[in-house]
Amino acid sequence: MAINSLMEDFSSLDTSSLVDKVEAKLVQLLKDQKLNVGDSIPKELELAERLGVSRTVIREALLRLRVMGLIESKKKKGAVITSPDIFGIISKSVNPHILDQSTLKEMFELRLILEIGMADFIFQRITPADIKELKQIVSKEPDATQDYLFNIEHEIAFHGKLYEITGNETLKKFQRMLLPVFDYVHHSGLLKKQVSIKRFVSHKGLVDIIENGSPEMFRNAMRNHLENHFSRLFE
Amino acid sequence: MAINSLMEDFSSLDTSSLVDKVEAKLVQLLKDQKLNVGDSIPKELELAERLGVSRTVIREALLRLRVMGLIESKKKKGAVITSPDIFGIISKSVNPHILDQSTLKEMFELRLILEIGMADFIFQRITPADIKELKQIVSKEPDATQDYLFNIEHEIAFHGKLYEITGNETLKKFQRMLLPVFDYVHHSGLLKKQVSIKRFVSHKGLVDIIENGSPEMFRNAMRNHLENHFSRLFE
DNA sequence: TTATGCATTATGTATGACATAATAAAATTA
DNA sequence: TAATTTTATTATGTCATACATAATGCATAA
Repeated sequence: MAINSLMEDFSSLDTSSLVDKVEAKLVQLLKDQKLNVGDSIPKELELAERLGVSRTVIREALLRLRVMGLIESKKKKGAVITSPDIFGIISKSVNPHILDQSTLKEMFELRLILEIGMADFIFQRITPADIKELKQIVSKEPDATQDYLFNIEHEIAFHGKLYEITGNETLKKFQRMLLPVFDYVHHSGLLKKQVSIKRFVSHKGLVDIIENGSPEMFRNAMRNHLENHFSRLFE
Repeated sequence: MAINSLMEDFSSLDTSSLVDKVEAKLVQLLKDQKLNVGDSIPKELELAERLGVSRTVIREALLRLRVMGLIESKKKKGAVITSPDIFGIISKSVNPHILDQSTLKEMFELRLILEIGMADFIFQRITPADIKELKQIVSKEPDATQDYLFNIEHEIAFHGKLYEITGNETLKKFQRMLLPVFDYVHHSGLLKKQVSIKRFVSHKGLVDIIENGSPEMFRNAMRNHLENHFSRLFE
């Protein structure tokens, strides 16, 4: 069909800007494995000359790579390839006020998934010192858990410690990114109202299981512990 | 102590560039909730004038926000605030060849955590059509699972479908980001050699549980299913 | 040999100009 | 008058040039 093929031609129109092209070229250069971390890339003027564009365009493309954490540029040395701290970078752009509602809700869910799923790593890597610290956190807890006016700081301290125990820094960073989102969603009108404000398995109960139980038991206990959050998602 | 306070003064030296300051100022402007998605921010020249810097600096700061997905700029309309597609953005910068080894390993672990933790969402949101599709995927599977030369595409099809069932688009994007990393780590020398190449719970077994079992059963089954991966992490 | 200062160099910042595309306003036509 | 085309305006995109700044290496002096 003539019209159809015409439409396809339209859709394949190259609408990308000059900078887009240069950026793609540079990214591909990195992906082609010809360059490793620590290697430096040609200087701006050289790139501008070789690609036949202005230094402005090159600078903008390089800037994008820099924001993405792929390179780092020093005053004299030029730009060098770096290993990006992904979550550090996106943490900057995770702004509860700006993210749309469905994304916010999904990030709320993500936390529940992570805390249930990380059981095996906790059991594999926990140390006696960790257990001691957990017990200390729990002991300091205000026992007014019934009215759900539980201290947010204690929540963060306890659950944050669990992430720490997994020994997975990326996971920890992920949590740090999720924290403000979770708090925001929790207090916004995005979810159903809190119906049952009962706490099932307590923090202390979780610690007991960590000490004497199994990953399997922990998963179920954590699922139970988070019931109040789940109940706001499912009806 | 004089020296000490002097050193503190040194450490607090402001080493940030002009663009850094402008960027921070703009981000704060967004976070201050005075602006919502869809609102447009002042034009470049106006910002340059108001902040007393050149248009070059403003452009670079705005560009950073754009790369982070916080704004989008159109030809005439100026820049408007947008809700960032976080994982879409970082997917670009997730390059297994560039990420350092420990991060790669941690992202490998992240997948295991997610797939075990997402049980409740699968059970809550699965439809009969989903089950039918899962069965179809399983039926097409090459049953040469013993020698572990299982088809990568089938792995992706099956596990990808599970992510899809959760109905969490953010989670799905997260998986898409993790996929190449997981594959890379799996085939690189980063982990221990595969010792037992036995498959415990099969894909078919998982489907059975989804159909007739509980989230609790699924978590344990998935943990078992992923044993080959876990065994390469733990000794 | 060790500092110190100087020259060099590549990125950072500033300015001015023009291109381009999207919007609004004006003009033309039915 | 209403609909359509043309034109003008405007803000971002690209280019070119100049100078500032900071890091590096070399030369010089103590």
